[in-house]
Amino acid sequence: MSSEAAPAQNLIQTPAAARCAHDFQVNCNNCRLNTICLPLALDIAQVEQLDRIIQRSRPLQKGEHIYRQDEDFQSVYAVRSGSVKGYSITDNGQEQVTGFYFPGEILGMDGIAKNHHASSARALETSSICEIPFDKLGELSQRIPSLQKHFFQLMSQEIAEDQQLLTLLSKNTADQRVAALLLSISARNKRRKLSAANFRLPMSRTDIGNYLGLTVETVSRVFSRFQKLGVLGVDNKEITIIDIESLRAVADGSDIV
Amino acid sequence: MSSEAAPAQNLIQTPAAARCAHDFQVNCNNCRLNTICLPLALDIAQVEQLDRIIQRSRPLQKGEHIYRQDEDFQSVYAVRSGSVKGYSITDNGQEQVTGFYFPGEILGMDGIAKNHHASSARALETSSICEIPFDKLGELSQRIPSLQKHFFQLMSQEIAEDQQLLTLLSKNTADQRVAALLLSISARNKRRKLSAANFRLPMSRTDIGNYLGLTVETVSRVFSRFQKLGVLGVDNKEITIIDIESLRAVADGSDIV
DNA sequence: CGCCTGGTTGAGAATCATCAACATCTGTGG
DNA sequence: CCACAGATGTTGATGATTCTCAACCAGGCG
Repeated sequence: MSSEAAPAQNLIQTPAAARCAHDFQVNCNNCRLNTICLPLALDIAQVEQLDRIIQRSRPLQKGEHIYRQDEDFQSVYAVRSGSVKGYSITDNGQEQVTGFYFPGEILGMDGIAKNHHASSARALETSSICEIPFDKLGELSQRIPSLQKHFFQLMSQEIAEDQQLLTLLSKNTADQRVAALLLSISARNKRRKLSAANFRLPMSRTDIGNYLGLTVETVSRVFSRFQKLGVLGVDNKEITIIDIESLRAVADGSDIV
Repeated sequence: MSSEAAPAQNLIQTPAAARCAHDFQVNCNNCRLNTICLPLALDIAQVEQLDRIIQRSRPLQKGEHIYRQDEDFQSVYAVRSGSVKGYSITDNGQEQVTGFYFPGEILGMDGIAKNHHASSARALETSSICEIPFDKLGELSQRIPSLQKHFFQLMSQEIAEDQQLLTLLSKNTADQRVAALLLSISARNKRRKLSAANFRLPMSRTDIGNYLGLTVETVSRVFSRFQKLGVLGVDNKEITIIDIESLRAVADGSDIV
């Protein structure tokens, strides 16, 4: 483990607004994600309590693991900056990407059941991660009903989202799958007050294909086709959604274009 | 011979062993599923408390709904006898089967997040269902830490299983998907001390295909092929796993047969 | 008895995977 | 700062698995 080669030097106290996104000294009350992340349902005093159990470490470099499949489960994690890929390795050694996580989103909840992680997670780019020890979160939930409820809701949401994804993989064409992923990322950007039309994909085409159950080549072709149709601007990982209505039409299958 | 599919006439009080599987007067402490269902982590006094919040109604007939998509979310449900299909209807009106539920299994957890059900659930055959009001379960979990933990685990398990299913749909051939489903049902039967080799599928071929992202025709062909290869005995819905090792080999992709 | 739903089987078509060649980007070291 | 190598992405040609369309069969119920 090499020490900080990362741009996280300014550890001095500064106003929240001026902080670097990767600053790991931030706390929940001044984190700009606290309206979409775990603190969502809590009052200031409660956030204070939550804050005390959260562990923040130096930012992770691209490719570094947050946790690995089969490791003992200790904590769930919140993304504060950057992005994360969740994936698992099947019995016969193939990788399956199970999700992408952006700031304000929680990962690692699939490890609770068996007390060891059912999947691995690694940073797609330089990322700051909040570690939330699960036994402490459980204790805190005993005392703060709204926290328990909110965490139930977060897990439920993951279930509902996975089931939507099932539908996507089970019923939809390559075009629909790619369109749906782009719309999902766009919506999540919007939630974080970022551009819904213009963003950089942190993951590779391979990861996208893996996640969507397609080959790299197919993903690449879909991007090219969407660009040719004037629906998308594609410059490598830089994406512009030019015609979001058409993209929605494609995703819905009202595929007239 | 599945005793669970039998009609539910004798509602009189009888020793637990002699009870009809659909008897809805049973309580958690004498339910023979209490080692795999929600009470799993509780002592007798705690089960007593859990039991008091659970609502049992008359058995449902085949086709009756337990809850419907978009309805207000009030409760999660445990299957006590019979079997249940979970499904959702997409924007463009297609049905997607999201899961099958057998005795001892919990459904409805996808409704917690948004406070209304993200999917529908209906009985595949005559079934008894325990209704567990979620607000009361939440309160109880505040007082019984092991219940909170167990419920977190149940939700986590659902997440992990959905992610496995993602892999199945994303990477596997028709043969592998069907094999995996049969092995899953076999294992769940075994957990309930029923035959792992011999069982009746409660769902239609259409439902199987829908769940696995295949057409009815493909499912039918796979069943026929497996039968021809001597891996399976298929008599309509009555299934015999003749060569479970080969079936595992198929499911794993070490597909030499 | 015959209808209707559910299941099976067959032939042809389509989408996406595979294989292969080439292009572009990244980052590392000279 | 440039050059180069490996990784990543694009495009094309071919082929396989699965879908689609269609006919037929079986069983349950009025």
